[in-house]
Amino acid sequence: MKDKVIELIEKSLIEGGSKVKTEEIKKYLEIPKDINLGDFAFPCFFLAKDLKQSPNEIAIEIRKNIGNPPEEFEDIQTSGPYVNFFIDKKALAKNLLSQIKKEKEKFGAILTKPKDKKTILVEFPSPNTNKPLHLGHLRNMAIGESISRIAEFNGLKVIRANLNNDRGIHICQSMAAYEKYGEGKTPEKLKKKSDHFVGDYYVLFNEKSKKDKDLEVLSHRMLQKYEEGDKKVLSLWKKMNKWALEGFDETYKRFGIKHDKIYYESKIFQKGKEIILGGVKKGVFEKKEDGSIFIDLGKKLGEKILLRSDGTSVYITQDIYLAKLRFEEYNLENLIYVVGNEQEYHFEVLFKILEILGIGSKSKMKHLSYGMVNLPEGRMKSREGTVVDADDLIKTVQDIAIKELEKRAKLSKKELRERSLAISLSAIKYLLLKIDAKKNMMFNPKESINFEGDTGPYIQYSYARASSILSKSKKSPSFVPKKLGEKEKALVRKISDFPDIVEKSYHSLNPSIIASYAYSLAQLFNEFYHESPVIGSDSEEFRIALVEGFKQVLGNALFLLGIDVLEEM
RNA sequence: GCCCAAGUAGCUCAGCCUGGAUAGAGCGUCUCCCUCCUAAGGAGAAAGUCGAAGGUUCAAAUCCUUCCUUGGGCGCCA
Repeated sequence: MKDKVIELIEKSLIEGGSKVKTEEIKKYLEIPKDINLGDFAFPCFFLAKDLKQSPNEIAIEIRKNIGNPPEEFEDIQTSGPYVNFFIDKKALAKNLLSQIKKEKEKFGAILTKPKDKKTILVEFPSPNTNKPLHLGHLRNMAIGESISRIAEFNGLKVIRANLNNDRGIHICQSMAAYEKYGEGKTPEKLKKKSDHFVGDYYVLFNEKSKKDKDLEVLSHRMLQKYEEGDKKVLSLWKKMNKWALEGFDETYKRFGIKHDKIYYESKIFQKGKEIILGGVKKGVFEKKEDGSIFIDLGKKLGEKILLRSDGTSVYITQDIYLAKLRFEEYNLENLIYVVGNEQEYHFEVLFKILEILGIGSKSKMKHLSYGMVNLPEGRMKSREGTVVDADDLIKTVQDIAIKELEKRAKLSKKELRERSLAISLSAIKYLLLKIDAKKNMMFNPKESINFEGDTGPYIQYSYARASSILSKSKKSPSFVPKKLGEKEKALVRKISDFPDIVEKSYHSLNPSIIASYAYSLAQLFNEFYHESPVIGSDSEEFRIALVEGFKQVLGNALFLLGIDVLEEM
């Protein structure tokens, strides 16, 4: 359609005696914010100098040269320095709705042949096993899952991977506190979710170690003993990790996350030495007098140590190893790390080193850097226990959803539980995804949890309304409208935007584009059904088809966000 | 000190990549609308020197420079 508009403009300009390149017309042609100004608009300012006419005159001239609008157009008008093109929405509706009916849950996807299927790996949320998941992890998971779905939707094979950071001094801190103050308690005895149980000792460590210096010493001794393979320490480590991981699994499941591949830092943290030593032989890394190995990455990135003077690995060493392993194991097209923006420097260095080593080119790797979630009091701090816990948050929001549901209808316990969970997760996921991932965000517990307006439940509600309308109509759908109201036209236009939105979010790995689209689509639908009753109207057949099309597309959008739809609310 | 990001309505955020028509939402505040397909809805009002100053341009929230403010990062930690 856009091409058609460009063609019309080009032709009319040639008639008017001006030669403007197609690309230039394409560059200036825009989609007006206000639908009343058409579906495409062409501003004429840039032609004024060349043609020695005012933009307004040029617009009128172009309009005149086009003559009668071709059949795809309802109208072509000038408005000051703009030429506005109005697409015939009846024809658009007919084509669009039959296409959606045909493609269903595939509508909006970029078509790829199965043989061109490429594999990417998305790593998230890679938690530390010394404390339960918090709101930051939920943001990570919502983003990781959504971009995985967007990639799959567009024909890629996605490996969802997780790397458990299950060793190190922070783990030993929880262990030390448990050893000293745990008195043999267990999650079962306390009836506490097991990762929360572990996290309590991490907080306890930080409280007690302010006065109890022995605790600090104990944690360091434990780390040493762990690395020496001390049986007693290893068994405590195993026990506490199991608690942490079991707790995480429960949260993943509740949140709707499932991994295809799980890595453990404890199994790889000493790997990668050979790669580094190979790099020394190749001459890309250097050795210092004390025996440590490093690389000088220039003024901006500086020097980076890759092996300690005692020959042991540092964090980045294992990351190099793991990246190599993954590229080999899966023949990856892309490797995407969903990790907070505080690690931007780390990944810049990592990717540079991987490229130098020939393991993967920078263009294949991506640090999907997302911003921190802040509270009104400031940053969340696990060690001080001032975090919004993932499980607690879901529970709190679910309780609110239960209250709302009880106001509306009598439901079975099972139905109540399932619906309230779906609603609470949509509220949380949408809240986390609608904000541009790269930006830090504010979470205000008192205000952020809301089911009205620009929220997940609002969008779910529109979907449920569509279902309800469809279930009540006895007519069969027709793609051909007799006539279209303003709201119907706007809705058709919006639905037709979906493939572009998908493409945009796919190329930029940005779910927030889909989130805001889903919201504005739902908004238009609500306006539409308030203005135009479906059942019993003259246009019932067409409106049923429109509602069906809307429902499909909104459902597709919500799927890409990892949000479940509800037929009833 | 150096590097990166952000600063848009009381609050939370879109818009910035690719400069264009009166800067958009939601929450909150104030009005209306349930004999009408679910009011988790709809209609409307008030509310903005787009951090500041320069520059580029016919045109700047958008591009460039400087400055200010706020986060984050600069470990032989992970």
